Amino acid sequence: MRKLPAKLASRLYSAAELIAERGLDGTKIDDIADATGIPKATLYYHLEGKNGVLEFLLTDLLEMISGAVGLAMSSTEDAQTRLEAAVAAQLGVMLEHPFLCRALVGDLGRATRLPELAAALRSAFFEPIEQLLNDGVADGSLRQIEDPNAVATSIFGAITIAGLSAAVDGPLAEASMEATRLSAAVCDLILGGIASARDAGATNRA
Amino acid sequence: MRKLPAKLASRLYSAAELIAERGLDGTKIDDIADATGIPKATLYYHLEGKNGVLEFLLTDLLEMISGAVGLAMSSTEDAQTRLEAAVAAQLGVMLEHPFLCRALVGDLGRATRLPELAAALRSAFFEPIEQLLNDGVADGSLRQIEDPNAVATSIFGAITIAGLSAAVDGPLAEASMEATRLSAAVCDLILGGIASARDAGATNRA
DNA sequence: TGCTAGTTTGTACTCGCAGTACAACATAGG
DNA sequence: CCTATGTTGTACTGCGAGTACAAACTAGCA
Repeated sequence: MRKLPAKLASRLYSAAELIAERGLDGTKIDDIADATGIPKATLYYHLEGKNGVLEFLLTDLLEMISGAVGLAMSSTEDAQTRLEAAVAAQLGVMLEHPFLCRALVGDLGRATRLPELAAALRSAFFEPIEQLLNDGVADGSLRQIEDPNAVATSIFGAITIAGLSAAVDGPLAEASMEATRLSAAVCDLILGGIASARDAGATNRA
Repeated sequence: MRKLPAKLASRLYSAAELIAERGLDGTKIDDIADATGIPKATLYYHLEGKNGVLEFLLTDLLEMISGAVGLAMSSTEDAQTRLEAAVAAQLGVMLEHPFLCRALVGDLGRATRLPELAAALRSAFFEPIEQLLNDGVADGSLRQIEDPNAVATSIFGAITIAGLSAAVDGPLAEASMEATRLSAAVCDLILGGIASARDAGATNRA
């Protein structure tokens, strides 16, 4: 089952749009068969039913993301710079694949109930950020945080929801340009915060 | 159909746990009937099937959230202070109702495809933040942002994902304490950012 | 006390669709 | 040319959502 032939794999992507639009429930196996041109029997030969289709698509997306993010993080710059690169990388992939993103968010529940996917989700999105936060404190480019875990989660949320919402709001003409714009905004927020300069430093109350 | 008797409404909440755990698909109408003690025929008399159950539960959650947030925002403090209050309010409600939150995120796709819910989602989560960002610039407690819309989305993501992930990681013994802790961390991030002091102000590269 | 309207519930049904079984056919590599 | 493995059509099973409906219960009201 594990080695889906490339020909089929590529055709499967046409299913993402359907799933993004109607959700996995609203999508019949026969619809997927029609849209991809892959006969139902063949689908079942390779994949474990509907969930298998979703799992395949999302695994792919998550691999693209964690690949791109991993690459962005591997430079020798300081952690802050690498964080910016990682944000841009994640948003770049997300905006290049809006349908996959929408499928992911739409069936997030199912996705997290597929055990392998839950782990992939963590390692694609969350762990890199946690890592960079640590690095940043070590190399002095990021400040020490009181509750690193909660903050990492929030950053993860900020990036991911920004990307998802852009993906949902409509497939863009210029994905990469949009990604740059978005990642600038996100970095602006998570690095600088939004307090006015006059209040800077006032945020460490209880 | 609109006026579900209070007795039934209260019993319906037992269904949230099921839906949170298994997703709406994994939950049979008969399961819901068993768990709530409401016979299937009665469920169908008042609600439009399974989606109706989800819609009812989530509408309720969103009303609680937008109520609490609205209240928190209505003080006469400056926008930054009100933002902190709003964050705390949202996280407070979320952590008080972890099962509803999990049901919401798990079936987010279906939720956003229920038109009334999509609007409620926006008004519960997103619009208040947008509002506060504007107010903050006006009263000087928050700084001017280049891309307010994207930043508002990111903030929304930071808060919401922090809350959801806390709700998913396990129902807490002490919801309100956890909410306070979380909201401190989130505010720390979105107000102050994570750049080290020495880099402050360096975030406005284009 | 009846009359009417709305509600509650059990039972028995339909029907759409996921998933399965299987047989016929294709392909290839040894 | 034979065996492995993949490909596909067709016909089937079974589960569970949603429906139909009738019998009972409740309550206001004359």
